[in-house]
Amino acid sequence: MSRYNPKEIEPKWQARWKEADAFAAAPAPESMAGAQPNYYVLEMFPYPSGKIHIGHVRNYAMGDVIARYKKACGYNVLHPMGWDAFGMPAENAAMQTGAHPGEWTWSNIEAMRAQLKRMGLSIDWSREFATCEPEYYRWQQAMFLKFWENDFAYRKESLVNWDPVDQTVLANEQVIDGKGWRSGAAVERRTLSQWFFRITDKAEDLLSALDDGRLEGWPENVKLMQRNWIGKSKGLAMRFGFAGGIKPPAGFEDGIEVFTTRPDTLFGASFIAVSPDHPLAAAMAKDDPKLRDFIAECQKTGTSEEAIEKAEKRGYRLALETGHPFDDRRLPVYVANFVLIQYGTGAIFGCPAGDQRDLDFARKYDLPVPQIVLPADADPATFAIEDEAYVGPGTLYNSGFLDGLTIEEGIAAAIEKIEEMGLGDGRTQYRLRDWGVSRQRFWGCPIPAIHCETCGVVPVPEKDLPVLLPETPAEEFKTPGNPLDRNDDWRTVPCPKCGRPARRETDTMDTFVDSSWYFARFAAPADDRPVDQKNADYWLPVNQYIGGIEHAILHLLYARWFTRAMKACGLLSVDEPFENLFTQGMVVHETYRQITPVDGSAPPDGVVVTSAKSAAELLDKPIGAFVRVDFDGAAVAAGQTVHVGGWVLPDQLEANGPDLTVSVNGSVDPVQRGPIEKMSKSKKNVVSPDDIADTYGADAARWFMLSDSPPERDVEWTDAGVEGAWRLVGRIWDAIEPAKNALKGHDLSTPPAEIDEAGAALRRTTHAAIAGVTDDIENFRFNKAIARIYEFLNALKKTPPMNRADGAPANSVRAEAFAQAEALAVLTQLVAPFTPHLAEECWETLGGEGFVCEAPWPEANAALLKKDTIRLPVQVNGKKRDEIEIAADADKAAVEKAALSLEAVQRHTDGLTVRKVVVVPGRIVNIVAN
RNA sequence: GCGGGCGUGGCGGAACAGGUAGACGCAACAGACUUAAAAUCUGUCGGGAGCAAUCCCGUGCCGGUUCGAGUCCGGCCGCCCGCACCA
Repeated sequence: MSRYNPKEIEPKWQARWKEADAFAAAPAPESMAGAQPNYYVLEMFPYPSGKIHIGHVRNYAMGDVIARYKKACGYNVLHPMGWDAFGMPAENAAMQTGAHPGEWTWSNIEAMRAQLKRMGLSIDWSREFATCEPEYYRWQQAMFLKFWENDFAYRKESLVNWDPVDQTVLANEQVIDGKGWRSGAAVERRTLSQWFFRITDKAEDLLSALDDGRLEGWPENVKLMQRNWIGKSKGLAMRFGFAGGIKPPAGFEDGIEVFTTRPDTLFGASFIAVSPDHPLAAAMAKDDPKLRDFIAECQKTGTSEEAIEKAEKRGYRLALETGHPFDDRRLPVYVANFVLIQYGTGAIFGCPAGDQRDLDFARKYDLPVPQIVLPADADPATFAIEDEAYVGPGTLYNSGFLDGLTIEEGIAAAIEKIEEMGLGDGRTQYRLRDWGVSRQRFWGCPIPAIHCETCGVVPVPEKDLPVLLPETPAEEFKTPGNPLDRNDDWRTVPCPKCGRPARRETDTMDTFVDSSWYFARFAAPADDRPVDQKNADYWLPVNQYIGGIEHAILHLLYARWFTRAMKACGLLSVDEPFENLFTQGMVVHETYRQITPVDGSAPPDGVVVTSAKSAAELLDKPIGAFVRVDFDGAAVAAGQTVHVGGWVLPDQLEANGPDLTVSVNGSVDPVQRGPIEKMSKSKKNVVSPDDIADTYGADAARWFMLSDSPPERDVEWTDAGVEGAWRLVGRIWDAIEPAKNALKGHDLSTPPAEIDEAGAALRRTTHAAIAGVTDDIENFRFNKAIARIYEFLNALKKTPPMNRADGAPANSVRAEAFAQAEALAVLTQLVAPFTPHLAEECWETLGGEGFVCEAPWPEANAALLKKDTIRLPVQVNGKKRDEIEIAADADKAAVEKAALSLEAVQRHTDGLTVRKVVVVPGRIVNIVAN
């Protein structure tokens, strides 16, 4: 017996697959009639951050299992790979290392491609591209122009989220707890002229597709997150006209428009409040310095959970009053810090009895609290709102024509009345806002627009595409901000309309735009347009999309909108890009930080945080810059001193008794263990697949990443686990190797008519394994599929013809040899999607035809799965006491008789009367006695 | 605060649709092989009582439904995720 050597065997098969072009997807056929069915498997393409870590391997191994399985099932499979190559890390690297973002990106791509290829993924590399290639982004620019033409893209002045560290605008989706999703810096508000995609136009369709069956193959939790994000609510938009003879500012003669989902509570209104960002507030502030101060103060307050919790409800009373649509009340008008400009109309009517915030506000400013909803059992004489608003169900009272109605009836009646009065309309409101795509960055897709003083904003003519990023020396990136802004040569162009000097748009597109259509380009590349329609129609939607849950909202929502926009432009025929979605868990690992300086010299002073810089930014400093670790230093206030050490790679660690240390430049420094987190380059808690592959091979790494844990769950990397996977590789090889050429002379599609009991038993085991593994792969239960393969392998050893003393298959008895050949072939095929190199080597050894990756997936023979006798557990009063072995088709009476005759049953019913015998066919027998 | 999910051995996790709890793997322990180690193979492996056959307890906690509950229902405790001043 020879030991299995992945270091030789894995590259050998990779070379043979390449030579045979085994994973090239066939293009769309002329006619679909009688054509081979097709299947598009896609894992979210990686950002080329530097190196692949084992977390990537898990992700791509999952897709590869599906791709290889579907190929074996006879599909024309498309399984491509590419690079989400624009983005800020490249610019940050340029800032730190002085390398050009492009150089940095391309060298990362080279490295990562080589690493991925080593994993033996069944990828059609001929379709590879990076989003930073002009061949890709020029078509993105072309689509941008189309979107602009069709009013899907537009420009507006808007209040934006400004990241002071990255010096760029962030989409709402990129602001987490009031901080930039990447930099972690507190986000500021600024007004800028920005490009937007009109995604709110499709809000209703994006929402209804979640529920009408178009996304049946998506996980419920993702759909729920998107539903909440789109945030549909129905209500009433109505105007409150001014009263009292005070002249409102110009443009507000018609009053203030508010939005409410509870028009039934109109009789409970006691004030009107507008957002500090509302135009009315701005207009009134012109002659009111105090109001200006108030507004400025409101805009400073963060939007984090903490800030909101602490923020007191505050208002500034304007010298304005409105009337009330249903009676002669006057309502004071406030600018209030809790009213959001982004939602509804940026103005509300306050109903303190029915809303906690309004109540807090009313109590503070001593405003009336008219009660309007009476709970079912409450007495109208004594029911009183004190410090808690009543938001539950009940009957309307003190509400004029609405008295006695339920809330639902009241809402309908109030809307009808307001519409009749011409004061407003029932309206559906969405939380979703248009997608701001402008980024003040260099390393992105240039927005094809030109600003002309005479003609305004003019599209770059299609013939002038692509708008290429200019050659930019690496030093340029050391200065914060966008080098495009400083590049007058590039910026200055003649206006396409009037020919006078004009300037280019220097914003580039959000990188989420790049990833919103790459799947279509993979499927249908073309030289003269974004996608080739015939191939796009053939391949799309992606049959199986796989990626992290962290993209549940942003990427997946944008891609869904982009697909609709492309369809509207006649580029695609589908609405939904991803038929089935699987969100896989992350690979997590403990983090480690060095405690003392690298050079071992006296610790320098700690670093003082002087501005809005976040701790996160500081933690990225190189090793040696700081002196001590503080894991609780996540939030650092200005002026405070932080002490942090550098992150340490797991493979740099040395065990020093119970402590961990790291040796750098001859000094041995202590290391502190940190929290278990998602593997990431920045925290250095990564395990390289190269090291694993060097020791155990890619197959063992793949196998381990898919075993044990359900794929949707996070897994913690352990070195011990991969050794178990390596043992499995060896065990399979040991089972196959002695059976050289066992397949020769057998046609597995025609089993022998006569087969002895041992052969039949083996075949049952084999076919049960086929059925189980197939079902598990179909349902993304890779951990269970792997457990079943282990069971199969364990069972093979115990099943008679396989465990002959001489260890060699007996070819003397034809039927027996057939059963063995079948078992070994099936074993090879079942492991093939997981450990493809091992499987090819086994297949060749067994004497199989061609590649195992091209052999048709085995089919379970249902007839073989039927058992003649079954074992039934027998319970007495719900406790298992024994088992019976009985004919599978035995009737209830026979089962009952056999059960009652058991010695254990008699012992446990001794002295009792049997009241009832429950026989569940094929399942269980329960004897009830007392 | 709102919405969703989860809680099973030392660990990762199985248990189809209410029917044998702990499959499979990891770790651990014992044994075989070896001069020895590694590798490999065999066995044990939830807790307790017993020489044993066997019995009792056990799926976060309390209660319920059922012949039968990890699974269903009610109430609690804990953890995780998403959203969040959304009118």
